[in-house]
Order: sequence, then structure tokens, then C-alpha cells
Amino acid sequence: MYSHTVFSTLADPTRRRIVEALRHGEQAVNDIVGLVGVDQPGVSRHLRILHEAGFVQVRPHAQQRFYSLRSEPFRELAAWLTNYRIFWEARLEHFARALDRKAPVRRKGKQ
Amino acid sequence: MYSHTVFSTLADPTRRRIVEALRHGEQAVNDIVGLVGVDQPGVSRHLRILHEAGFVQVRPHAQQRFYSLRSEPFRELAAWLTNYRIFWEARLEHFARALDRKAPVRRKGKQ
DNA sequence: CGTATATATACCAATAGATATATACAGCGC
DNA sequence: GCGCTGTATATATCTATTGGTATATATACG
Repeated sequence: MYSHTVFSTLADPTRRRIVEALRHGEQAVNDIVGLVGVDQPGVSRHLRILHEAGFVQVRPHAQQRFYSLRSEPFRELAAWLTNYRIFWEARLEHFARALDRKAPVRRKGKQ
Repeated sequence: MYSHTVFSTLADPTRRRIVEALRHGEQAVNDIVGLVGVDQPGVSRHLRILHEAGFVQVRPHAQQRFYSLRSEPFRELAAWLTNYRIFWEARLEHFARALDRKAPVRRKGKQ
């Protein structure tokens, strides 16, 4: 068995497409199949990896299984990235502005 | 030839250790060897991949080559992560606070 | 109870990536 | 010029992952 990390999980382009497909809400497996262009067993295998890595959760309903994203790995990624924030500081303003609603940034003209 | 993405580049733990080793400034190849626990040719091969992926730049000096981090891939990663910010919003305060020096967050006493 | 549908798993061939060993090349000091 | 050190590349081997086909399991429905 192999334990995937956040990065190795996202290293596969098919899995990134699946994550992308789940961005706006939960999807049944077959819906995902139609979106990512891999056959159903392939999608199921990737979903298992995504599940083991904590990226997705499942909600069974009838014969279908609805997958949706979990937040933890994204937080982990954000935390990792924080260590390197000096390298994308130039874009921090952008970033910060994205948070406006939640915690407005005080622009002080570069101080 | 294989073109690595930001994620597949970081998928390898040795490369993450190399990036980590470069976090606080440039290092010569042999210094990195001592830090990451892989033999020198191995480090060189990983450095090549990191270079091709835009993670590092080189400054030759005498026989040594000093490697240092570039910002672009980190910005790319941050941009990707932005699409999923709804998933780590809970931690945004933390995040935002990390920026304090640059753009202080207006704490509204949790509102 | 039997059939259809949705999903998961097993097995396979092909491929990609990692590590180590050996080798080549370049700059420096003597 | 010669050897020494630092760095890069080539080769071989090994392991892990991918995607496909076929099959198994589970739930719904008539």
C-alpha cells in the first residue's frame, strides 16, 4: 500500500480534474465519469485515492455515491505555502483583497 | 523528456526537502547533499527537474553552483489554491494575520 | 425473487520515476 | 600540464502507478 501526500495526490492530472469537477458541489460517480474522460473503474480508483488522502467524503444515497470535497488538505496546502510566502508576497495584495468580505485589508499605499 | 507540473514536482519528498533547504537562501549543491540525505548525482538530477519546473535558479561561482528559489511556481500554487479558498476560509484569519506586517487585518473582535 | 443500475475491486500490460553506479566534463591550485 | 574537487549525465535496475477489461457487490424496482 502507498500513502499519498497532498502533493502526490494532486500530481495526477485526472485527479486534479476530479477535484475541479467537485469544486461546485457534490457529484455522483457517473457524473464525474462524464466530466473527466476516464472510464468508471478508473474514476472509482482515483476517488479511492482522493478519499484516503482526505480530499473527498462520500454520501451514499440509493445506489449512487455522492462525492464532495473536504477542506483539510486545502488548509494543509495553504499552511505549507505560508512558509514560502516571501516568494509570492508580490501577489499578496491580490490575495488579501480576495478576503475583503471577511477581513478587509487596509491599503496604505505601500507604507 | 517529461514536463513536470508544480504538483508533480513537489510530489517527490526529496525535492520538497531540497526546496525546504533553499528556503532561507541559496546553497551549493554539496551543501544540499548534506541536508537531504541523497547522494550527489541524485541531488543534481532533482535540481535539474526543479530547474526545469522553474522552482530554482543557478548562480555559478568557480566550480560551485549556487541554487536558490524562484517565486513563480509558488505564485502559481497560490493562484490555484485561490479557486478553493472556500474550503480553507475557516483559517483565513490565521492566514491574513501572517500578513500583518504588510497589510494589517482589521480585527473586528470576531464580530 | 429476478433484473437493471451504480459503484467497487482484481488482474493485466505498459509506463514513468527513483536510486545507485559509473563516467564525463570543467575549473582550480600546484 | 596534472591532479583534485565539484557538478552533470548516462546506464541499469527496481518499484509504483496508470488505465483498460472483466468481474463482483450492493441497492432499487417490478
